[in-house]
Amino acid sequence: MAHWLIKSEPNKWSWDDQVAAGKKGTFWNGVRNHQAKQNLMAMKVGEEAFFYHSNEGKQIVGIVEIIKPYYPDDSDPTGKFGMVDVRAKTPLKRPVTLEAIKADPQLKHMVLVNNSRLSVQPVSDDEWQIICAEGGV
DNA sequence: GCCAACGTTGGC
DNA sequence: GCCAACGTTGGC
Repeated sequence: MAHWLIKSEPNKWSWDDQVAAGKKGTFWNGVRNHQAKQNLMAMKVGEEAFFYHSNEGKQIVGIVEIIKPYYPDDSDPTGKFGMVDVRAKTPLKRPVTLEAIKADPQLKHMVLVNNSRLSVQPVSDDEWQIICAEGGV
């Protein structure tokens, strides 16, 4: 099963907002990048993604679950991009910071480090395990 | 179809 | 708030 990482600016949409959305979850829209779109399209229901706070915090704070596969994003005037639905699953006991990720030689190949602007990223199984352990999940 | 100009993202 | 990196746009 594939793993992912999705980014959000906490002043726009934070982990707390995601938790507040509850079990029903909410749509994850606003993607306007083809590489991110490809990743969204590859997501399957039941797969998990890290929830990363960019700008403020710069850390992975929780895990969300994909609850609805890729479908069109009505807010996109071009009709080219879509979204998935996600719901908060588990908070990390200890958030894993970008600093910690960069400091770990096992994680230096993460997309987060090398292509920091991509907002929806794949995470390898190894990376997933390491970060879960770090985060106390 | 190339490439310069521009806008956006996100770490610092 | 600055600026580097990257994606997108539009003139040619």
